[in-house]
Amino acid sequence: MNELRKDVAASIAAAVPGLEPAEAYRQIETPPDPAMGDFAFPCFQVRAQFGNAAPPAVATQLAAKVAKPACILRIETKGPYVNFFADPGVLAKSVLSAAFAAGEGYGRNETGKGQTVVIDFSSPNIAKPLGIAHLRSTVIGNGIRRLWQACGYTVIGVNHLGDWGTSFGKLLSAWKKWGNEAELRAKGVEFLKDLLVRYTEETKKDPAYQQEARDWFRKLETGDAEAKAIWQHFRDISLAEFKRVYTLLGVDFDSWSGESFYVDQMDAAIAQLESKGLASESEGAYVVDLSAHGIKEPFLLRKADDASLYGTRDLAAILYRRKHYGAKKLIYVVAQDQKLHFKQLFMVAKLLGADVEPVHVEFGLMRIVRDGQREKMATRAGTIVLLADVIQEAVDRVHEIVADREWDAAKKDRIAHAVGIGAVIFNDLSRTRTKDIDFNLQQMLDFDPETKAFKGETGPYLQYTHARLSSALRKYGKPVAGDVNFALLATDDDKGVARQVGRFPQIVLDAATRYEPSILSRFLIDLAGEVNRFWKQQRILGDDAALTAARVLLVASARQVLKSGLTMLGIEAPEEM
RNA sequence: GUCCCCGUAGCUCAGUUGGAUAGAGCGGUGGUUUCCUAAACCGCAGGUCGCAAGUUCGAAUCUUGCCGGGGACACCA
Repeated sequence: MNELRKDVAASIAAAVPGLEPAEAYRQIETPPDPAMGDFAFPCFQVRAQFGNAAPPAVATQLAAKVAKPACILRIETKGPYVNFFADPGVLAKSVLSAAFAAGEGYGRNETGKGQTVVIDFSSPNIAKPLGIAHLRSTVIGNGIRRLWQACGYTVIGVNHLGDWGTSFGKLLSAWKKWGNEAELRAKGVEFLKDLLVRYTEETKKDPAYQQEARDWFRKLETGDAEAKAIWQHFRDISLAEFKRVYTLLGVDFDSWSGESFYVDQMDAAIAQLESKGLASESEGAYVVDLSAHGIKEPFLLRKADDASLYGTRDLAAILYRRKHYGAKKLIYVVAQDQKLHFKQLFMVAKLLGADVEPVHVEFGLMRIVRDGQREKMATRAGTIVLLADVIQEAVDRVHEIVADREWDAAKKDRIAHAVGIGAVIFNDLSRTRTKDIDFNLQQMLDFDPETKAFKGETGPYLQYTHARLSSALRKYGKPVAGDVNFALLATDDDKGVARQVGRFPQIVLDAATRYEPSILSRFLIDLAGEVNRFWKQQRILGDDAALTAARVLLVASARQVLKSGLTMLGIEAPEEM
C-alpha cells in the first residue's frame, strides 16, 4: 500500500519543479469515497509552479504532465484534486504478499526494539469492590500495553494498588469496633466497603472517630504488628477477589506492587527533594512549592500530622521504575480528574532531574444514569455497579443466543464468555478516551431479545466476522497459498477488503503513539464492514480454482488482521460463534 | 472565581491532525437467504457541525469571546 503511494509521490514530484518526493508523499490524501480513487493529490500548495493558476486548472495541467506509474490504472481530475486509481491486482499483490509473508506478525513493527516502558493501569483501591468505573483504566491500559508490545517495546504492566493511605486508618479502627471474620469471609470486599461507609457516617456525628483513624494509620505507618497483620489480611482478600475479575477480562500484570511497596522509599525521595532545596513547610504541611513553575497548587509531601500522602509514594515509584526497570517512558492510565496531580507529580520529577518521560493518559469519567439523572459513580452513595455483575449479565445474554447450538456445554460456556466479555471490552474501547460516558447496559450490550442477536458496531460484530471467515477457510481445508493470480481480485469488493488490510500496520502505529485504542477499534469496524459486504456480494469458494485460491488468500489475510486487532484490544477471537 | 475536558442526525459516536457533496451504528421505514455462519447485507428518511466574530484560497477541525454539560482547585486516592 505504502509502496504504491511512494510510486505515486515519485511521479508527482517529477512533474512538479521543486517538490521533493517525501513532501509529495506527505501531501497525498485518501479520497473520502473509493469511487474517487485510491490516492488524491490536492493542488492548493503547488500553484506557484503552475503560474499561480486556480487549483482546478493546476490539477488539469498536472494530470496531463504526470507520468502514470505502473501500479496506477488511470488518473482523473476532480476539481482541485488529481486522483489516482490503483490497479486492483497490483494493490492486492502489494498488500497480500506482505501480509502473507508476515503471517501472524502482520501489523507489528520494531519501533521500540530494546526499549522498556512501564504502564500503570487499573490500580484500584483495595477495600472497595471493582466497579464498572474501573473497567476504563483496566481495558484502555491493557489495550495500550498490547499496542506498545506490537510496536516492539518491552512493556511492564503495573497494577499500582491503592493499598496504603489514611483511609486504612479508618478501616482498621472500624474493624476493631465492628469487625467480623465470618462476615468478611462471606461478603469479601463488599464488607470492607460497608465498614468504611459506616465509619465515615459515624465520623460526621462524632469527631473523635477522626482521631482514632489517624492513630491507627500512624500505627500502620510505624510498623505496629497488629495493624500490619489486619491490613495484610484485607489486602489478601481484596486481591483474590480482584484477580477473579482480571482473569475473566483476560488481563494480567507484571507487578502488583501498590502504594505500600513504596512506603520505605518515601524518605529517600524526600531527602532528594531537600538536597535540591525543593521541599518546604507550609500551613503545617510539608510541600513542594510549584508556583514558580506555573502551578499554583503546592505538591503535598506530608500532612500536618506527619502522615504520608499518595503523591510522595507516586514520586518514589517514578524513581523506582526508572532505576529498577530501566524505563524512561512511564505511562499512567488514570481518569482525568487526577490531571492536576499528575501535572504536579511530573513537574516535581523534572525539578528533581529524573530522566523520565512520564505521560498521563487520561480518560473521561463514567457516570451512572438513574431516574434520568446522571450521577458520578461513588462507592459511598451506593451508586456503584459491580464489574463482575456486568460481565455476568453479558455472558448470560450470549448463553441465550447459543442455547440451541449443537455444541457441548463446555463449548457454549467458552463462547459465551469470549463473546459476552468481548462486548463489554469493545464498548469501552470504541470511543475516544477523553469523552465522559454514561453507563448504560442496554447500549453496552446492544442485544435484541427477539432475534437473539447483537447488533451494530460491537465486539460481537467483529468476532462474528472473524468466525465467518474462519468457517470458510475451514471448509476450504487446504493450506493457504501466497502465490496466486492477484489480477483476479478485481471487483470493488475485493479491492475494498485488500485496501483495509493494507492500512493495518499504520493503524497499529497510530493507535499506539496516540495512546488511543479506539483508533484500532474504528478501523476493525471498517474492515468488518468491507468483509461483510464482500461476503454478501462475492463467492469465496467457487468452481474457478485460480479465483478461489486468490480469494482464500484475501480472506485469510483479513481474518488474520481481525484476529490480531482483537487480540491487541484484549478481546478473544473464537473460530465459531 | 481560576484552570482543564466535552458539545456533530431523535439517541450513541466517527471525521484521515485545515481540504472534495460532513460519515457510521441504534431507533424509524422498505428490501435481501436454492450458495462459504442473516449476530449479516442493501435502499430511504433524518444536519444552522452549541452560538458569534476572526485567521485562511478553504474551518466540524485553528484563535478569541459567549452559552450549555462535566471535572479539578493543600493535608483523600
